Amino acid sequence: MSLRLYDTGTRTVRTFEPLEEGRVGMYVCGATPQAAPHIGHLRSGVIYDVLLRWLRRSGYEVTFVRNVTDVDDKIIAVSQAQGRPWFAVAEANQRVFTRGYDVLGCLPPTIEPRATGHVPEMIVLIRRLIEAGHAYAVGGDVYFDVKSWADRYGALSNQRLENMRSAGDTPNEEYKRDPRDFALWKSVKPGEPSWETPWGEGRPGWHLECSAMATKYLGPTFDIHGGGVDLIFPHHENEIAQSQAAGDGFARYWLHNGLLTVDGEKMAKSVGNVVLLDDLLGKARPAEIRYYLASAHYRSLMDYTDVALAEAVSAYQRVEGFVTRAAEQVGAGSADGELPEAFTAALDDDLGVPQALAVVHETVREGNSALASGDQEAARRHLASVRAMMDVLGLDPLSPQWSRAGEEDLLPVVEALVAVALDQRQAARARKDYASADAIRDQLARAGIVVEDTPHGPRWELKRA
RNA sequence: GGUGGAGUGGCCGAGAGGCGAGGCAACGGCCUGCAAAGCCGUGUACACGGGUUCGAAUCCCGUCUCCACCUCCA
Repeated sequence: MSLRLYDTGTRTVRTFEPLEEGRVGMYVCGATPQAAPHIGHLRSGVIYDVLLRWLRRSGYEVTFVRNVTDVDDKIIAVSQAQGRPWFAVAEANQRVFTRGYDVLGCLPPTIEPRATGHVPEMIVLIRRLIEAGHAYAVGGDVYFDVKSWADRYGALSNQRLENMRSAGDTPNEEYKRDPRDFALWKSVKPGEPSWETPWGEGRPGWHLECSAMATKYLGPTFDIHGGGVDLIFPHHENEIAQSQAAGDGFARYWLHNGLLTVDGEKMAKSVGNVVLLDDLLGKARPAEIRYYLASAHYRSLMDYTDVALAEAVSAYQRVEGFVTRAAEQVGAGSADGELPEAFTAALDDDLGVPQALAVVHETVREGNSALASGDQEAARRHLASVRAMMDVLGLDPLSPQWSRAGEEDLLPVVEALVAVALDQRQAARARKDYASADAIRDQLARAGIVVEDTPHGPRWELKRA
């Protein structure tokens, strides 16, 4: 069995065969840091992080490139509205994006290139396109000549040129040969950042940046290009046009993740329904949020509700509960053990995380049964299996990522105090003074310490209020 | 108008011609001093109307509803 992925380019599930054996080049459209990320951006981050982890676990050496579009119309608009330099807006928001990815346990990209650092590469690409007869400079702008690429333009999005309207993102509509031509380079405007080029001062068009950066780090032809479904047209279509018209092979597999809606509507500032990571952090811990965002299939549309998040929290805690209790009894073991075949098959089938989680839960049930019957060997085996599976998903409860940072120093103190209280309670229970025993338990519960009696004696856990 | 996707049990959410994914919630049972946790059990769900088939949630035709893209968007 090997990995199969749904490729938007062919609209089929294809067996994944990298260009170079054992290596994968993957490019994902990252942030345009005009504002803080919403949970849709973060779902995307988690999705490609799971893919990255699965590729690596499958033995590939992955070069993962996620770009930052650090100059564009909106960033400039925010900058002007707030009276801050454009680069300050981009930098500040970029930090928030990074923090969000980090909080949710997304591994860092191999490189996170910024558009503004790749103007020379863009100039080269523009020159190649002009020389090939697929682009033209006019009035300080440079446009892609869509008609010169008419046969192939629209292949990704399955659109025909005659059904397309005028391209937006156009500085000077009147200069264009065709209304559907899109800007590769935009001439400078007063008060806007600009760079010197053979065609005049200006700044890059959005689509051009990704073509330039992807091929710089991954080569003219590379394996995987990902992004949200909303990027298929025009962004990805234009990336293909630019790169292939210039003679590059470009991406071999196109992956698109479904969007995350809120109350059935796409998240957008204009709709006023943007949900931020901080909104969720009040309702769930980071690992639980990650579980929620990862739990639906990556191509599915997902509708956020507080109830759905709460259900994911319970589901994650079921797994976490088993792992914690099992580790107490048989030792933590490691997270790099063998994966059940059904789990591997699920992920190989176009990253079937929902079915993979079903395998996790089935193993948890078996593990719980083993704990209940005192079968330590089986418990150890199931624990290793669950941890390995959860680790692939970036969700291993015993990973240092999810430990309660900052609480470690106090833990010994708390342990000593709780031990005193539990000794009292056990003594009360021994003399059948259940009123006193329950009073102690209630008092601990109010402090966030939940006590459970097990065949091995009482155990306790800190639960957030 | 063009393109793509979706409607699954109280809820989330997979699957995609026969064998009821999984989770959450609910109810019953076991366990427990009581709880909690856990385990066992309980649900004949696939928008609607036709059709194909021995058999359809899954294929075909039609209808309705919703969403996305075609303007910036993960």
